[in-house]
Amino acid sequence: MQMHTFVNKLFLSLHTFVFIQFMHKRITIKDIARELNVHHSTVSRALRKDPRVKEETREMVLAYAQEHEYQANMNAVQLRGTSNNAIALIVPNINHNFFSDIVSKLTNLAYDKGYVISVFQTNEKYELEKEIVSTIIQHNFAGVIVSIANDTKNGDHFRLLEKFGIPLVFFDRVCEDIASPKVLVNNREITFQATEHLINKGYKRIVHITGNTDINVFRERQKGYLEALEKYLVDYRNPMVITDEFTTDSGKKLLNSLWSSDLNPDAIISSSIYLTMGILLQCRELKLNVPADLGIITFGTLLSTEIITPQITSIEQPESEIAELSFELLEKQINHEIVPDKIHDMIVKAEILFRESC
Amino acid sequence: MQMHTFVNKLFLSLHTFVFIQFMHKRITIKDIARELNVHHSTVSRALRKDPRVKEETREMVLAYAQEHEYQANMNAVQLRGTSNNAIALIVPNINHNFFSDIVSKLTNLAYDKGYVISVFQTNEKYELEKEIVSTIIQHNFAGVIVSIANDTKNGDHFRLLEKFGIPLVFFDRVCEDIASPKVLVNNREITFQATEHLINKGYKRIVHITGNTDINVFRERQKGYLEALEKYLVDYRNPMVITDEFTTDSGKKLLNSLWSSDLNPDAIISSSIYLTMGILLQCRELKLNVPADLGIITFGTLLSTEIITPQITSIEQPESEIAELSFELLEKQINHEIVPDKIHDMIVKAEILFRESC
DNA sequence: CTGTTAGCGCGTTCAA
DNA sequence: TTGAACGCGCTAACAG
Repeated sequence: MQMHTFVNKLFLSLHTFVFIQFMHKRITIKDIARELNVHHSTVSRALRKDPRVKEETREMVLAYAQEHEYQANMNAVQLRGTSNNAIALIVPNINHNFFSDIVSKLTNLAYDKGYVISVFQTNEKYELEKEIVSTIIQHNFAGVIVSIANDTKNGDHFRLLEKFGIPLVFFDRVCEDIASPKVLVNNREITFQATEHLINKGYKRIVHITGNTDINVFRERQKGYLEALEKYLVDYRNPMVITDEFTTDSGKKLLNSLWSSDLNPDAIISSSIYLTMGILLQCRELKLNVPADLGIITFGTLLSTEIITPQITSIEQPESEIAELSFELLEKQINHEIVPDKIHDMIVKAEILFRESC
Repeated sequence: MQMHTFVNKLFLSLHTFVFIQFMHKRITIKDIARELNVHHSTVSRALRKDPRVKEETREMVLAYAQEHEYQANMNAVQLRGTSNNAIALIVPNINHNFFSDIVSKLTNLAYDKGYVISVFQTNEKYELEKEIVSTIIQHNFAGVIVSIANDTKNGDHFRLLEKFGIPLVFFDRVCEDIASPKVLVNNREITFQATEHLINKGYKRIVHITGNTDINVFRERQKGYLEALEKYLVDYRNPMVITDEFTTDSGKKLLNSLWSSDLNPDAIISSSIYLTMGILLQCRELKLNVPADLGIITFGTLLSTEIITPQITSIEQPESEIAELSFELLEKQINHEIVPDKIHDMIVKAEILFRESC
């Protein structure tokens, strides 16, 4: 009996192209069973090391499977409902340092535990985020870890996940009205401290540049900033909200418009390292001295934060810890060790690395 | 008739914990069919807009599906053999700039064409890469785009993909003995030019620091470096191979050992921006002046390359173009528009951005 | 220890 | 235009 059967697929296009493609038929447990004169359920058991199969048989099956490079069809396995080892990770941007670090760490963590991670990028678009969630449901992912898009005000699509019994964990940017575990950064507190630090350093006109305050992250930072100003009775308040993308270019423009306005700031707290880099570049252009003319503290970090002159005082977020907690909270839901709405938020601590920029 | 049936799942552990979980049963085409008094095959046709279904029926089905948030089960769809819209992307590191850029771009490209990208990270480990390929086969991915691990000498696992009829495209770091389309950077040529540039600038003792020369990328760079030295009859040759990870730390150590040796280099071409950043930091430590004491050209880029003083002359690789070509070559294979072994390699051009470091 | 049977959800025959 | 029946590959319940 011939084992390796070839399938010829003939493709005829209208342009009289002819492609002929040879492809091995995928070997299945039935093929193995037929060849070995056992029943395919025996093969299934043998492959899964079910103890109720004779060692001799099992070895025969395993040997055959290995020799013929059998690979299980997970679509069939999962259709049976047994399990799904795929986890979805949704982030606004893969190539932003904060997120790529988390993606990298989560990918490793998950793989070590036998899960596979699919990464989805929303590009900060609500509509895309919705589509992605739909895709995730259709593919029966075992769970979802998400940091929401800037654009996202309505979290109904995440409720859909709940309806389909797919566990969910939020990190960093969250939907507050969804009862799922959340891993949060102490944004309010750390921004308070950063502002306080600037005040203590003698800065009088501190601008806080952050994102859309519909998002918890930016709203909390804004709060911390304002609370510090209040505590120290500083009248100058300038909580700026940037709706542009956080890029070097918008940082440049920002400093320009800030400098040509009558706001006359002497310090900036920036929510994005990319903005900050633009601001710095433009400072050079305008011959502004940092920290003398302008003090700077930035959220986020790049290699550059400590390589450039002056080194930038930065607020570092614990990406590893965020990844670990998020994964742990998800895995526990998958294993039914915790129930989503019984979990209180986990708060991780950011840290200010004091350097030369203020 | 009751539509939303609840399923109680009772989990009893040996430790006398009791978890009770309520979950909606997933709605299927059969559920819809039963509710609407039609056959499930009619529902199937209606949902896929098969013209052979009465408009009235179709609208009824679609309305019901939408109202009850029906989501197809892709495991079943794919088990039928219809198709799979998931593409796997394998990279050594997600959080290295070059790769995260490509991941980001590919994710967008693919999504626009109706594909979903799963990203896998090998951490430069051959064994992990093999496992990942196996996972990919088991999940019936529609195609794979890969840049191989430093560790990978043997490409048999990629041959396995071919056996299972899964299209494959290599980019940047490739397996040369596998007959799949490849998107390559003109590494030899550009390193030749970089070396030439240093020579013309008067540097006499140029060190080339690169990775494992089993990998095409680093071997080609090495060649370009040596060819330039040969052309200009330079006797000083120091093609260094770094087997450590490309990190800032190993860059620091590298410069230290280089400086305390009797090699006495006056210029460096570095294959990694992370190494380069370490080298620069250590230059400051040792009070070395760049470019006077040491000229530097680096592969790769970060925001910092143009923000630090001196700005670094860097070799920029066209990530967007690489992503676009790779995706195009994969999609054409998926659609049987091209046959893998008929495709000649695509070479994209890197570019030297001349700045202040040499 | 092994075989038989049924069914996961879907799409595609073939009939009506 | 719709229904009935089948099977994709696999696992589990039941039987022997």
